[in-house]
Amino acid sequence: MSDPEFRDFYYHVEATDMFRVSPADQYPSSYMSFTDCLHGSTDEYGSLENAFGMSPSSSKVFSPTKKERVDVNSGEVLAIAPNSSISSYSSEAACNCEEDSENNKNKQPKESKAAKKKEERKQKEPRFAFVTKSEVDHLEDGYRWRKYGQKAVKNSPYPRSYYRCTTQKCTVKKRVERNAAALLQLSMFRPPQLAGTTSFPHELFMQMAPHHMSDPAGAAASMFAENPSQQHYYQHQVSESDYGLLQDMVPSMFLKHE
DNA sequence: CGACTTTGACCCGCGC
DNA sequence: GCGCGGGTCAAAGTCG
Repeated sequence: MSDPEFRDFYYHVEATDMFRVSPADQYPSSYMSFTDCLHGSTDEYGSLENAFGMSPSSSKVFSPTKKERVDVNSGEVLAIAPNSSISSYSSEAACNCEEDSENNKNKQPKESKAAKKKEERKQKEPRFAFVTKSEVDHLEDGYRWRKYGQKAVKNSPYPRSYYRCTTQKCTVKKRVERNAAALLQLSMFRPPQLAGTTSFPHELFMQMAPHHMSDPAGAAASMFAENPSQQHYYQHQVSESDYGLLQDMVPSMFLKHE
């Protein structure tokens, strides 16, 4: 199980304003990469794509939560529970809302603080999650991250780390956890032609299913496209018990092994 | 000394 | 109502 060659991480990035897509810059070439998403309207950060490209190998999947599923073929999010995180909200709310609310936290009386927090939870930030394989714990992605928490994860020997971007005006957060189960599955099932070549989720999807080229982005893009001023949450976590879901998401050819 | 990590405590939502 | 788990806070420690 413990193959030192690979470590699986969930890079679960929660973006706020960085994910906003204005009508003008909607998926110019039919899809939007993670980098595009993250870098959104700003140029001041380094290239995530380059940074990730440096990792020896990686493969990721787009992913919904337990309550959500992404149809790989259509790119649609399925089975969204009511009040799930796939929700939309105004761009005003999205813009640095987290930072503002955090700044306010300490200044506000307890009652309204609690109320505010409750309100915040209703309006979830858009999220983006993917699985990557990397030999390094800390992928250099052009951002400066500050770790603000670590929790033991149920059914996993590895803790989950919580990071927030320390760049000014950057409210992005990310969760990183290593997944032993997915590690085995993905390293077993990864087709040879993908080994060491995939560096980004959309690339993975393109390689896995060329005829669905627009879908990876599509998955995110179509959601954005519905209403460019709104943000959507797009997340999935693969766990041992979620392997069935992994099968749903990953083309069968990808899962065949021996 | 500032930036960052570590880690226990706390809060909250959710399922039973 | 209670317990559990996830997410965050914040004080203390570490590092350059």
